[in-house]
Amino acid sequence: MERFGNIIKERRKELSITQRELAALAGIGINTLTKIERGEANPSLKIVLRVLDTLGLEMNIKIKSMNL
Amino acid sequence: MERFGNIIKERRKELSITQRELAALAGIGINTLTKIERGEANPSLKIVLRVLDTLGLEMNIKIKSMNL
DNA sequence: AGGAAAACCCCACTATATTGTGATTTTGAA
DNA sequence: TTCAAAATCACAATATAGTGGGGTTTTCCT
Repeated sequence: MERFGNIIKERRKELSITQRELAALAGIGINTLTKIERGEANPSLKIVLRVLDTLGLEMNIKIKSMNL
Repeated sequence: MERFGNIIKERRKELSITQRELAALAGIGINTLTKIERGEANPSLKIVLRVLDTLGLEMNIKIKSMNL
C-alpha cells in the first residue's frame, strides 16, 4: 500500500493541488485520502478509481512479467 | 467493476481453476470472489491484489493515454 | 522568527465489505 | 437425459472502510 500511496502523492504534487482539493475533486473524505497517501489505508476499488481518474491516471492489468 | 470482474474470470478459466479453488488460494471468501467476478462488488485493494497475484496478474498505474 | 496553509492525528459514528452457512440454480460431461 | 460439480443466491453476523469534527503538528513562505 506504501507504494500505491506514493504514486498518488507524487502525482498530486506534480499537479500542484492540495490534499483537500484532491479529496473534494474526487468526492472522497479528506481523512480517507491522507490515509491512502500514507499507505495506512486499504481503500475500496471505487475510491481508488476515483482518485486515479481525478489525477489523470489509469490502472491496467497484465500478466506478471518476469523478474530477471 | 464489470470490466474488472471479467478480467478475473477469464484469467481464472485460462488457468482452469474453480471459484472455490481461487478463493482458497487467494485466502478470500467464496462469496466475495463470485461477486467480484460478476461485477457486483467494490472490493478493497488488499483483496484485489491478492486475487491478481494468485492469478499471476499484476496491476500498474500510468498517466492516462489519449483516446483518439 | 512569525504566521498561514497544509498535513496529520484522534475519536466516534455510519456505511458497507467480507464472511460462513445452507439452499437453489446452472453447467457440462457421460 | 441424468447426475455431479460449479456457480449463484439469500441471509445474518462480524470486520473494517469511509466519514466529519476538532485539535495538533509540520511545512514553507515572507
